[in-house]
Amino acid sequence: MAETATATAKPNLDKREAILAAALRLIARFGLHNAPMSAVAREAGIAVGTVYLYFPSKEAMINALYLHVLEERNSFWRREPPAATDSPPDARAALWETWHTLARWHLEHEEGSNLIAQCRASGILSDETRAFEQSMDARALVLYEQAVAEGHLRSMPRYVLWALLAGPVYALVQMRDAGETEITEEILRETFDGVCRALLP
Amino acid sequence: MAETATATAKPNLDKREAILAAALRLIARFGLHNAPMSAVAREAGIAVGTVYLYFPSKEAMINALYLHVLEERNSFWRREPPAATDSPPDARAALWETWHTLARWHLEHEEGSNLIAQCRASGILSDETRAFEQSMDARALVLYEQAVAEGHLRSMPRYVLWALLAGPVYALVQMRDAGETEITEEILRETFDGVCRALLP
DNA sequence: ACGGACTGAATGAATGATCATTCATTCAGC
DNA sequence: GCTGAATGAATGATCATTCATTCAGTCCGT
Repeated sequence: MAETATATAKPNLDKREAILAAALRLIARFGLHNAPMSAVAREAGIAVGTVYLYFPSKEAMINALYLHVLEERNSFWRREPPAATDSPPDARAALWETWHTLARWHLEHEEGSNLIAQCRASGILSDETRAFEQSMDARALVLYEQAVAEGHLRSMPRYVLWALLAGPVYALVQMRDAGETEITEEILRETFDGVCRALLP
Repeated sequence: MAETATATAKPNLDKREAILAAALRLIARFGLHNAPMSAVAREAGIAVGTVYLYFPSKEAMINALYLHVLEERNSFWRREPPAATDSPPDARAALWETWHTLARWHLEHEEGSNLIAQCRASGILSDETRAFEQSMDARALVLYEQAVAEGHLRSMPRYVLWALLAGPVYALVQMRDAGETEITEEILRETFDGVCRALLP
């Protein structure tokens, strides 16, 4: 028994993706509960048993899905060059890129955004998953320290920064998902205006 | 055995409260799923069948619990007199009362705060519940309009205001629940500083 | 080229648990 | 004895998970 339940490398990689995509769709539509493995398999076009060739359990699948979605968001988020272009180091424009990209992802990827919220609130995430997530955040932290050092951002504890930057995005998405309002570009701009006042020197 | 002299005619009101309290405890600890009705009944010290004398279904119970918790939060929140005390209408101090009270509730009522997040993300809330929640918010809206009229707050769409006011609180609570950090008074003060910049004229 | 083991991915009916919900029955107070 | 709250075993569904079996390739000896 030298094996491990962790990485499932050999079998078709596309199939793993298909399972995760199917699970994401169903969980976003019906909730973490009410998304039975049988339905996930059907949605992915495979048999139930096959899912268990790729993930040792439903819980493990969901944790993997959570990290997968987070990674997608972060790579989408950091595709934008923060201020690479050059001449005028316009702090507000750079912050707009950062913030608007984050907001756009959450608004455009309703399913992924909802999955993140569901996983975080439901206590299904393992310590391992949480630790991995923190290690992902660590990289973003560096950019933040740098921005502060260059005087582009007010100095504050990183948790405060994150709360002021991402908190309003989460709140907007939550209101939209509750059907309370549409999030127009106008609302985004006005919210960003507040975020700027909070974060810029 | 000796019960209260006042005979509560219909089903005991205290029992309803006991059921909601038990459900809150279990759902916060184990998640919306993994909180079976049998466990809720046991935690409340009654039989399973009895729960169904007070709620027609588990879903209805959870919706009722959600509104119950929201009402508790809102009444806690609006117990503080906004600026009644006296002379100088200090906008910042008034905002601090409002914001800090909201933040304190979410930090001190971990179970309730988590329940709100779980319910909102899981799609278990009925249209009726959502509508009722919106009608609760309508009352707070009046205070906001008033504050803007008196020049205590910058003018902005109400969704933007809420995102900038409550979003950072949700984010802080989320980070605390994930075990990433403790939320000290220092962090609260610094976050509030950002919120002020965002909201005050 | 050919056939006949061999391999391991894929299958899905079967299993064993766990739930939400019901209802025949009990029981306390009037 | 009557009323209706309270009970909790029983019911019927729904799941997550398993595993005996299928099947499409691959390899090798001839």
